[in-house]
Amino acid sequence: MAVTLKDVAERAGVSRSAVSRTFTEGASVSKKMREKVLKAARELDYSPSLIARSLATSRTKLIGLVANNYQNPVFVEVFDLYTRALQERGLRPLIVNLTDESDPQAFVRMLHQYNVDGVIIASSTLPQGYLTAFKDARVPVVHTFGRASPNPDFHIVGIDNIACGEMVAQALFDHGYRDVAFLGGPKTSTSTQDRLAGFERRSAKIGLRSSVIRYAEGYTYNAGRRAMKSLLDEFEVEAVFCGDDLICMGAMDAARDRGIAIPEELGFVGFNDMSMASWSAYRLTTIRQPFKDIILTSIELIDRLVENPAYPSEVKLLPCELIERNTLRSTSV
Amino acid sequence: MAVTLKDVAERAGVSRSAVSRTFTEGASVSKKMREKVLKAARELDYSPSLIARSLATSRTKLIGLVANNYQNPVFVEVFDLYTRALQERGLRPLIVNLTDESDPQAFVRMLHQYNVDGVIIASSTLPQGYLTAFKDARVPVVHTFGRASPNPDFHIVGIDNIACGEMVAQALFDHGYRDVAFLGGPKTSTSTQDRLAGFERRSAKIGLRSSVIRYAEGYTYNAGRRAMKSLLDEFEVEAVFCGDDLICMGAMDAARDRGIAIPEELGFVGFNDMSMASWSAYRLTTIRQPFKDIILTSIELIDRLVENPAYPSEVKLLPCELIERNTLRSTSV
DNA sequence: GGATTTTTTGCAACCGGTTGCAAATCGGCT
DNA sequence: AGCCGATTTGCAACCGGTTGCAAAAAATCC
Repeated sequence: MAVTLKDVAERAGVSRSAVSRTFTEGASVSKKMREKVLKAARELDYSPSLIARSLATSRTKLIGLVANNYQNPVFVEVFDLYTRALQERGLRPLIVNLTDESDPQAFVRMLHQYNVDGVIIASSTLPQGYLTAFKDARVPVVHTFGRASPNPDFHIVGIDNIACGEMVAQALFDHGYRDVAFLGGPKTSTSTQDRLAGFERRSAKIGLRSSVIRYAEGYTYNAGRRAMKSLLDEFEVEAVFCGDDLICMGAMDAARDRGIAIPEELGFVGFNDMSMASWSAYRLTTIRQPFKDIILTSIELIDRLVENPAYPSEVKLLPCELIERNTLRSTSV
Repeated sequence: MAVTLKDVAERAGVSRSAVSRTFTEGASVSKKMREKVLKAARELDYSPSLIARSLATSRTKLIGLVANNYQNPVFVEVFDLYTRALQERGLRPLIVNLTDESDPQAFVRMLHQYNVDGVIIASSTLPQGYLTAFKDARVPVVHTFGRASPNPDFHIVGIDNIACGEMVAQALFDHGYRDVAFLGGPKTSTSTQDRLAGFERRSAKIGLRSSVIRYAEGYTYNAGRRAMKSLLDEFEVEAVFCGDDLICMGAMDAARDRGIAIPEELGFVGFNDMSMASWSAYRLTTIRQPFKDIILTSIELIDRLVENPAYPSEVKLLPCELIERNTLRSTSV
């Protein structure tokens, strides 16, 4: 059925190795031989089987891409970047969609069975089990959007959530706010914890009251909306720092539904700068994550790691940026 | 390094075939043998290499998933469904992210090289070149969200866009509108063409004026916004049928920015019922596509097609539903 | 208990490539 | 022309599984 190495070799009247060599990078073939082979290959419309090659070389060019945040539209942007960047490098993503019920071991085994060259984890809310499972399987792993730790077991690429929290506290203060709330994602999410930590630390330092703290049950619009409703029932604040744009939009709509004017009566700061943040229904002031840089860096890292599995663990934190739009009142105190 | 069939065979003191058989569905192994093998396998933490198996069986359990609409947040929902449904069946998606510049042939070759069992195309705006390229490569293909044709060359799973267009025309008429506009996606998109065709046909029949027609340059918020602005500059209508929710939201915001009240002064109908459509900033009346059914059907179809490549081409169109929210004035004429 | 049928097992070839090694070829030099 | 070292080429083993076939073992029957 399919045309193989052997067919080309026969047609060109050369050995199988000769054909193999013309199709593998940096092998020793004379110019004449290469041309003879390529001609035969062209005539037969041959292209080498990556499966067979993988078996022989134990390299697959497959990269496992593990994620569990398919609910958040920002993920579509992230996903787009990953898949494009990988395929530009000749790598293929093998997707794992983690659901709450799925068993870590099973997925690790599966990726192992496909003999992926490496794994990129794209999630800040990943059960620890996964990470250690990969470690046990000796698969190179890069954890993107993960929490930084001084002595990491894995390569981590992400942002400094603590610094971001501080940046927001400072910005709110600079805009004249003195009494603000934090509305995070799930309490168990490390990124939420870190953002809050930074937020509180800077607040304490500069004299910003930030004792009202709420957690949404998920990084979703509805969770944000619900959490904001209950926050409004109990407290009165001047501004809210939300741990995610989606949560923030839900919160803004909850406030507007009560007739609260934004930013005149209540200010908001989001997180991520997803494309919707610039929509004129929201015009959200928010923290922009350098998604593109994070993703490119992680792919570079996994590439290097595949070459040299012993490469020592690195933590790369990339800088974020405050994008000012219309959800904070203007700077005059 | 990795533990192989042979290791297990030696440890269990049996032949390699015996080990292979205990790990392949429906092979002939006695209970005693199976247990002996499984015990050895467990002790060595063995799991069969899918790469090697693929080489031997020429089945990979890989399904190419080809898409080019990574800009639209609705795609994240679609993607979630695809990846989950595939992995529940023991299949793995191999993602192809088509950009405008990418060469059809190259991707077809690539999927061929990975020896994918089948390909699912998830796009309504795909250059014809891709489809024929796959056909030439004799890879089973299911085209989802594609245009129905009486004598299709491929399996198609999607919706009846013409019927949807008719449904919207009727709904607008029933709500008392008499003078409406169509604001579609790109003019080259077959789904846009079909929706318009149905819309115009029914309009003509029931006496709904629908001669104002505009196309957004893409299925994006900004494209919708721009198109709506220019529409408002030139025409006055009572309601707008948008070819996509995202376009619709852009259009609504363009209208609101001019102080137009929705639905009192201007009605809107969207398409897709993406999760944002229910946000209280929009509360969009829209057509819901049965994404889940479409996707499950397409996977079933590709499964069957892999078993039997000669399976005759089918077109499956699934019914849509009008979801009424708050962007049309109430029914009283 | 022996003949016959059915099930289980092992052998060996194969899937489509890669690669270490030794033989063959080439080019340059005296 | 003859010799030497560098390149190029082919042989054959290997990557880790599957599977048709025939022999061996077990189950069935009389």
